Amino acid sequence: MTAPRRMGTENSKTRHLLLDTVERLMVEEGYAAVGVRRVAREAGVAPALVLYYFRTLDDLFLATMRRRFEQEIQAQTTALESDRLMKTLWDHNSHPEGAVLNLEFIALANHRKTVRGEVAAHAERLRTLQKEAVERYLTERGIDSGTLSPLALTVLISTISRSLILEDTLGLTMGHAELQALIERHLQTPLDDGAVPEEG
Amino acid sequence: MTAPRRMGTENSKTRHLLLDTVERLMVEEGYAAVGVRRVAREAGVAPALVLYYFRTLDDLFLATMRRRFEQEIQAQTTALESDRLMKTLWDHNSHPEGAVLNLEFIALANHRKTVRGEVAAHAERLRTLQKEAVERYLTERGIDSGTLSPLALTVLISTISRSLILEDTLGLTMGHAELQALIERHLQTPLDDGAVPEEG
DNA sequence: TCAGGTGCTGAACAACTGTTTAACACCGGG
DNA sequence: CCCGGTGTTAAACAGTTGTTCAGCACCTGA
Repeated sequence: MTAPRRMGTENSKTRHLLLDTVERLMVEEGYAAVGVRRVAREAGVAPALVLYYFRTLDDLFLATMRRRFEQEIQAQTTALESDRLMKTLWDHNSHPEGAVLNLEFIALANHRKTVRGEVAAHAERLRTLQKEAVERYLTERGIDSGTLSPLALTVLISTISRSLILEDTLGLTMGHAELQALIERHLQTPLDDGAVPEEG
Repeated sequence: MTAPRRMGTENSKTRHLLLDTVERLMVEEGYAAVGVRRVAREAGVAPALVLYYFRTLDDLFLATMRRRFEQEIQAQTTALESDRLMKTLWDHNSHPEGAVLNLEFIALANHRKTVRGEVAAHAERLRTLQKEAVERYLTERGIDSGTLSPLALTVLISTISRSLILEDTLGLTMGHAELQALIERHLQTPLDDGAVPEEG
């Protein structure tokens, strides 16, 4: 009987610090920058401590995703009650760090098989949640789901907002304003506040 | 005067084989799977030969992108003459390997600074090309660019088709058919042939 | 007081990485 | 015939990686 390896507790402060560090590293430098030693150094702890909280590097990635996904579902279930639902959906994908992190997870899924299913399952769960909100939204406004498919609208808004934000981070903004205007015109709803953040 | 390092010729068969190998590896296992030794093994040559054709690993990535981007521009300039332009644009992003490769390039750009500008510049070049084609297309059909912005339409089609294909590769297809139907209805143009490939 | 759990560490392991160097085999032209 | 160039290689270098292990320091409850 091999004695089971000793491990840190679920709600440790350090554990969360490590997950924060992984998220930051993935956003700033991509998933390839995440390694046991690098994460340890950035968090100011010894490398072995990382493996004390997460048995393997794969476990570290998985834990990062799971925490993130749970937070996302949590945030959505409350946000989707909004009476400006279209804007809420649009904004959800419009946080650069969030969009980049998502991209990294998908790229990760491409070569870590353990990650794949997790990403897909979460995406589907989120989409279902959003679809239901859109359904309620359209029904309240007396729009027949035969006229405008709630599901189609969900996919449209989420894919486009995510794509635009990703292009933004690359420095490519060509046509973004035009497309947003087109969508707003069709939905007859503004998608942002039109407020330009002041400098300084 | 340090004698300049010896290097392979531009049009070598082996050089192209190496680039093919990199593309395949990136699609199948992600950019993190690409390394000097791995590429060499897959191509059936010695590791040092890779560095004979590409001074560094970064050069290898850059060369892979550049060849790919050139091919893409080449293919688009002819394809965009099509009289079923919307379908052409839609199809362009609908090749799974192409979409995945593109994703990997963007993820790469996130942590290899040498790659960043190259990706952005290419994306903008491609978008300009497509926009001009859409402009011609709409003009021919007597649609005023004030009524429907060619640029907006370009961004709409390319971002959505790319997103959908990426989700497909994850196994997430929820809402795809509905969204495609919605777009086809608004454009009054079918976006695929409706042909279901036969089994066996 | 001491037993046991929890947080944390340094050192070591074997395997792997990008890169350089020297040298091999082969070719066509002078 | 041999000279220079081209394709290709094995071996080595120095550094990195994921992972394990034994053991330290501290706290809490008995």
